[in-house]
Amino acid sequence: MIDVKRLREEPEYRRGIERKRVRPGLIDELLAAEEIRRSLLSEVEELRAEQNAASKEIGRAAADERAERIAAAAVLKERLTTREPHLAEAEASVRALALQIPNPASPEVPDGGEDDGVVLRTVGETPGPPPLDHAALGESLGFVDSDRGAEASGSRFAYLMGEAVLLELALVQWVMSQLAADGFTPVIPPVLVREQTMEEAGFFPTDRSQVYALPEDELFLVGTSEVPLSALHRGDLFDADALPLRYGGYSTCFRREAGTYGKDTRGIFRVHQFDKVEMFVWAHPDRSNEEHERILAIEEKIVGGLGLPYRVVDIAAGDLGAPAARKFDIEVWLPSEGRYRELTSCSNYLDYSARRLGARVKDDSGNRLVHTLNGTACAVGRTLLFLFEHFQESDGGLAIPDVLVPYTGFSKVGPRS
RNA sequence: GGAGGGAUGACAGAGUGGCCGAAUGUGCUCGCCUGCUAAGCGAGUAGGGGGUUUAUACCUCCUCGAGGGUUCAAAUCCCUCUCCCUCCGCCA
Repeated sequence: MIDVKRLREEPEYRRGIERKRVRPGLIDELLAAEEIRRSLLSEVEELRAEQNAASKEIGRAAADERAERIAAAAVLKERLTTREPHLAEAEASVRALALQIPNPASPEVPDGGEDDGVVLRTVGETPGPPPLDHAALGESLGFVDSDRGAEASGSRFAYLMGEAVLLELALVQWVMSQLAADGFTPVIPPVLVREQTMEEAGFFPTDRSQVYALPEDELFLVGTSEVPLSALHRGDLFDADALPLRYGGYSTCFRREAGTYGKDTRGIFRVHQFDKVEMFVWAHPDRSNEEHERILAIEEKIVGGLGLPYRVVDIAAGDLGAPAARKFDIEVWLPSEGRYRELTSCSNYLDYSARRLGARVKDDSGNRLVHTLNGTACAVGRTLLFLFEHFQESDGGLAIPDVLVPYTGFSKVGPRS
């Protein structure tokens, strides 16, 4: 949630919101509602102060004066009761409007939308298309069975099988051990969460349609371990020297992918269920930019360490999504399509998410909200698919990246005879 | 799933309708004292919103797990929910 006070006072803050292409007028509606709220607030507070004072008198009054004083206080109470609902209504409308407003884009973020991201750097050679695309290779080596997946569960579900499973586990282990070495605490979080957790993580109400629900138990399947990781410190007040706190969450992720019919239907590029290692950092508000750079560097180290050619994109304001103030994507070259496709991304949410979570840090000049950041360490299924194309051999087999061999125990999967 | 007990400030822990935003202890901050340290002595120390103010500061409201209710007045009484503990049942 945004900071309504800063919106009122800082033109720069407002400009950051406008750059995200919010409906014109929405900001003014919020500001108008906030004015109403504040005037009702001071009115109600004045009435309450009078009534509180009258009440306190009763406690001190002599027995024979009480009846009279109670009657007088009751009149004040009555007056207060008629005004309070108006305030409650005003507060609800401020909140409803505020929830629709995205986190302002940071000043450094490029203007524009989906196609206006700025490529910061490009690393590695981009090969031409391989004999088999990722889906065909996955099928030929017996790694992926989408047909049976569809029978069991519907479209966009697949069985991952054979050495691909060992490769997945190797990837997870390699990535996790790197994160642990970089000061991240490994976590396997719950993947079913309550509605409140979804709200506080910022996914409800905006992304509700993307989330699987279990109405019987009032639980929801997470689309990323970011959700349960954010709940790990809800309401906490940190000592300044306790930060940053870094977590590496490994979990299965579930996404309905509503509105993507016909998009990326080959193989396991876009599926309803996949595993992911996610970084989540609670940072001191003065040092979140450093953490963001650090997370990006780790992502590059992982993608680069696997030997995949990639580029880093500084995402434009209109394409940031509601909670991010700044976001970098790492896009990896997909040879069969002859273009870069998103593999990982990392965002700085600043205090946007922390405000709803109530996560703060002690500070001499009043406690401040912490900053939260997150980034993909490894989207496992999608990473496999890039490996299927880049490490495909001329005989139809698959080589294993050197860094993973210690974990798989084999360096190549031969073609099926 | 059934029965009972509990949730209070950074932490521990008192508090069963009014002078309680809350005793006391620990911790922390400042000062005194003391070769240093420790101990001792004194003072201070919850969070959030709104307002006045250049600022220091002041005024006010809300918050004792969460949300509702009773009352002139609620940490305290009532209802719902969440979590924790004990016992019983069931179970990988």
